Amino acid sequence: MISLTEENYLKALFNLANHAGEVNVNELSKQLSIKMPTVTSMMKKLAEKKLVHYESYKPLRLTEKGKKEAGLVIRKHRLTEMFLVDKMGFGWEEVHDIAEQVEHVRSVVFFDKIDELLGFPKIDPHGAPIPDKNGKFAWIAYDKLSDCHAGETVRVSAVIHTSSEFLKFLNNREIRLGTKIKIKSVESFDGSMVVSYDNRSADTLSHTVCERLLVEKE
Amino acid sequence: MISLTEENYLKALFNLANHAGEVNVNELSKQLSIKMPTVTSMMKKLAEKKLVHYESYKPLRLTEKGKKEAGLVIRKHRLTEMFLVDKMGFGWEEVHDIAEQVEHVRSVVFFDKIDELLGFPKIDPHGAPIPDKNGKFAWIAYDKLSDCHAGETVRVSAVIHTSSEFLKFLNNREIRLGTKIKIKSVESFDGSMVVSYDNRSADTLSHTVCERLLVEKE
DNA sequence: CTACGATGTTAGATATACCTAACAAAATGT
DNA sequence: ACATTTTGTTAGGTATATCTAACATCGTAG
Ligand SMILES: [Mn+2]
Ligand SMILES: [Mn+2]
Ligand SMILES: [Mn+2]
Ligand SMILES: [Mn+2]
Repeated sequence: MISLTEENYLKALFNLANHAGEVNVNELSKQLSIKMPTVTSMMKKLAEKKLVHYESYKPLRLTEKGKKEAGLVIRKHRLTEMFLVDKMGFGWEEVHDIAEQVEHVRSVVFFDKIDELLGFPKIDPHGAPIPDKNGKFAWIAYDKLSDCHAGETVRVSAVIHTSSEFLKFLNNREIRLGTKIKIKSVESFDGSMVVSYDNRSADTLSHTVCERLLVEKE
Repeated sequence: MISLTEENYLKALFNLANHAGEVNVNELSKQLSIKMPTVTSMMKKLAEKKLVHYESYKPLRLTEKGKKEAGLVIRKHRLTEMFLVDKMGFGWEEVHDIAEQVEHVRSVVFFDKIDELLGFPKIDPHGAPIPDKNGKFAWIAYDKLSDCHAGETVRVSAVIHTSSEFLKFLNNREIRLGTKIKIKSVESFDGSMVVSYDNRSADTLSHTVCERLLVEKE
């Protein structure tokens, strides 16, 4: 049995993992706002449960079992977010905190029903992939808008670091998943972009914003 | 702040309260499957928080504040059950255990949205009243079917002691809220009733079943 | 009216999940 | 290479929510 607390650690470990699947105690501690000694002792417990590979002073890695369990929690989180947006009428900026709680509900039928009512969605309201029932992710390779060039036309496919403030900013600019953006110019000075989309003919997006928008080239 | 555990105690206290609003430690202990010493110490904590009137060896009583908080938890529980049945397609026998978890979600907008999507329902899928936003109940006086007499025609308005098994039994007999029942005869021997409803012309319902069905006379 | 069974409390223990203070190891910069 | 900073661990403590064993009180049946 994996506790609510353990589920949150697994999710954070998965989300922080680098290319090599490694996470430092310090990063995890900051992510969860839990002090390092507490994290260390939880890692020892998760290692006992074969969910994490733990060796003193070495980076943390999820085991295969740990990845699967993390995937299943993320699945519940993202299905919940999608349900809140598509079936209940919440904005994409409102759903994360609610999903953070609902993801811990223990009921297979509950999430199966959500999945079914949504028509077995593959992505959540922020464009992130929803893991399958085995906790497996179908990775999709998007580009950051900040890595694109003047003259290109792209479509917004996902947002990263989805704070409520950032999402409200996008709401104000009327940028959502699917918005088709033409890059008119890029300021080499600060990386900001002048773009056009929908009825807006010349909006400026800061580098900070462009880094957080994942796009597909047309 | 009221913890998940405290919410469950408050709900149980409310549901067990007799005419005088009193509950014994022993009853509460059995209801929650938690040993008496644990219950005693939790009652002291709830008394500190002004949610329960506690005196050694006296029956437990919720304070006004305690009743309000209990009402609010029951509100969340029953709104959840109604949503699961009406909007998600679960059967009334499936929803209690899921609601037992979802009721602890801390989000005013979440339950407000559920309430709105349901059209501000007054009763849950088992016919129990849904408290208002101040935790106040609108009590409705129903009769037990077992207190009715041969020749009377009644409509099923609520079910009590809503175990999954009992609700599945009612599903098999095609008895639901709103079913109009004619009492053809009552066995004085064991209190069982011969009734007709819908297409069924002579079904027998045991006293145990009749006690658990709340009805309105036509 | 008292003895006994039921009910309730106290005392002390355990598990989980968190903390701070102190110490140890690793990484970094001059 | 060594001092300093950053990262990580150990030791020991707290709060919550549970338990069992022992003791106390209550209610009632004889
Ligand atoms: Mn989220
Ligand atoms: Mn969470
Ligand atoms: Mn219920
Ligand atoms: Mn509950």
